[in-house]
Amino acid sequence: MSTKQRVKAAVLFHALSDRTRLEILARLKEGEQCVCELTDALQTGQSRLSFHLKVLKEAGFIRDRPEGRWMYYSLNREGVEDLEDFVDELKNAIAIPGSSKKKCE
Amino acid sequence: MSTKQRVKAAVLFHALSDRTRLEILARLKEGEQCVCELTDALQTGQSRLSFHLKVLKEAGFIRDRPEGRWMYYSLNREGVEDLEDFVDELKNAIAIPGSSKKKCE
DNA sequence: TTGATTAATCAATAATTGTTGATGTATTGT
DNA sequence: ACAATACATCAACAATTATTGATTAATCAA
Repeated sequence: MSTKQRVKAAVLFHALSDRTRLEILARLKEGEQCVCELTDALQTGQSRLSFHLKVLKEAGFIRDRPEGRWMYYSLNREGVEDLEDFVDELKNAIAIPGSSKKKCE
Repeated sequence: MSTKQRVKAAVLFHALSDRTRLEILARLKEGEQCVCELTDALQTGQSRLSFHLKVLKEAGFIRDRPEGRWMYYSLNREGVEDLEDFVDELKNAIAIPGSSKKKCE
């Protein structure tokens, strides 16, 4: 893995290194939501939420879709795939024997 | 996922959110190494390295083994497994269709 | 025992991140 | 046009993290 890739990975992980952002992602699992719904759910200030949404978006974990005066956010598969790649690499490096608990349905 | 679990996940991700720490992990994939070998390889100060090793250790990604005046570090499977769990969850949440590129050998 | 080596820890500082409240820009309903 | 709503952005500040150099403790070799 190159230095450049590592910097990219660090950005991904940084985006996930915060309680609030993880909660945002958890909410978005339920489906697309606008900022006001999230502010409501997380009981927090709007600018604070906006900040965290930006971090997640820049890392590629979420995407936004403007509609009227609302901005809808949803999970973005690409970010998660990138993350997965890195974790796979780490996992293989460590060669976990009993780790075939993957759902290979 | 509970708040407590999220805090734990945030710690894991934070440990991986740094270029230097990712490079340390990359080095350790080659196998156990003492601090002096890492300082040498990464061309950096000893106390700086010590700091990052501590972060990785506390997150559970690496373990240490003292031997004489050396301290050997190596990858620790548990940390990686915890990480994997979270990423799996996120992955499933997003329900990536073409993501059956898992090695189900 | 002395001196060298390895690595953790600490204190001071620097750098990065996160929070808050205010302001600005669209958009919508009246 | 006006007021209200949704949201981003900004500036000031607070909090957390990282870096550096110095100190300390332990181990080893002479």
